[in-house]
Amino acid sequence: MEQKSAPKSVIRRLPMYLRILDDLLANDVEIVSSRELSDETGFTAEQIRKDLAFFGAFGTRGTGYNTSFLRDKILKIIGLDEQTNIIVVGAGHLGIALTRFNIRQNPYVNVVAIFDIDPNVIGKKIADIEVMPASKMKEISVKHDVKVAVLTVPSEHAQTAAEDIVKSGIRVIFNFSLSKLYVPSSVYIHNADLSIELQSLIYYATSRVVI
Amino acid sequence: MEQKSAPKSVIRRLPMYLRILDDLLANDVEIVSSRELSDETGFTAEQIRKDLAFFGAFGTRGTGYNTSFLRDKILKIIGLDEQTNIIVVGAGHLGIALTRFNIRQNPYVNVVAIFDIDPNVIGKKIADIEVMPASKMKEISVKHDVKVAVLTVPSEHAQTAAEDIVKSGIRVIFNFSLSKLYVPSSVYIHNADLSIELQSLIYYATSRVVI
DNA sequence: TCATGTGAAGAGCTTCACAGCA
DNA sequence: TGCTGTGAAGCTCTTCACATGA
Repeated sequence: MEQKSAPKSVIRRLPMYLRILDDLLANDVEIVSSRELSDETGFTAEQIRKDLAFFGAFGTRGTGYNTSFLRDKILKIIGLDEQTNIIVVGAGHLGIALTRFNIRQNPYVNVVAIFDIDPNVIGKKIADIEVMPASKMKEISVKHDVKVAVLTVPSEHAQTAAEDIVKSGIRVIFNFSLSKLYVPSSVYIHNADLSIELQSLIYYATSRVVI
Repeated sequence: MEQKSAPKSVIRRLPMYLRILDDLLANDVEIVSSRELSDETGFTAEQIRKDLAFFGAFGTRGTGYNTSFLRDKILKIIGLDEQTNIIVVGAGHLGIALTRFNIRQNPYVNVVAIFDIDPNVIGKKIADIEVMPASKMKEISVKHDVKVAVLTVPSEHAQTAAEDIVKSGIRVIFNFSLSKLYVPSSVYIHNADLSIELQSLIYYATSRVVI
């Protein structure tokens, strides 16, 4: 589509713009300037304009950006213009929290099923989504063309679960488990690493001089 | 301590090195090279050497790094050489998951209390840690010199909870809620933004051409 | 010889300053 | 006039290439 591949940093910011645009649209705000987006996000207005301009000229000089038009463009860029189906693997506290949380917040993402190996959990419903046995993962994933698996099982089951995910044809894993996963190189793993994030936060908590 | 402030990217990687060093130490491996750390982390060996060299010359030429010595140095740099006390605010699924998860994984971090406003939850124990009413937050935080608060309450209570945290003298918040928090500029907020991370993942899930 | 430590070059991203256009 | 879009400058971080020293 575009010449150079989009900078990762831009792709990370686009969903933040999206959230604000959704808010503005809910309040019937039709036009937004890069400065207003800057006030909301904390990024500079120039950076926001550069980010958006990378994909095309979406604004009107002297006026700003049409909120609805810009939102549609960003949705298309990210790939959220058609609803994306995902699965959650692991129906523990984290799996439940992420499921509920995403259903509420994320109109663009649809959790089609939750998988677990515990017979006591299988068959129950979490936010109206059925918990299924891992053996059904492939069938469901193929049927619903699932794009992303959110992995929340305990470390000792993470590798097995990852292999199930790969066998189901899913090529992107959002990994909340602590283990390193061994998967084919065609599978993209994004580690959430909350414990590592917390540790690096502590650097700022202990050594940062507060102004 | 050091001349220039450490690059953020380095601070993000140090805990990853730490995790590997912990593993190596558990297996009585005494020496590790930047190449071995590279194989485990996926970062280049040069980058790892640069990262470490930023804080001093910790290795031995021709040999590598002493595992235990390097671990101690990193602990000191991050500020994990003394155990850091944190609190979890919100005893929902996410709060419970993060509490259990960190207790197991993080020998350097100690959750001293979990806070909630639901009377049905207060008094219960999660992984041996008591759930307390928000009214006790300041007392507990001061007593244990709490450095970080992990915020996992629903959006509608997030701002109130953030204010309680600030009043308790805590200056670093790890925010898992979806709301934007208004706090004094001396307070450092790190947003987990899982839903935004998921959305940017979808960009790679849908547009990435698999090689 | 081998692996660290480091200046220099390079790449990627951000900020600046202003041209361009409603 | 006002706000977008954009080359150029600047900055930060990464990679390269090699000197250094056990």
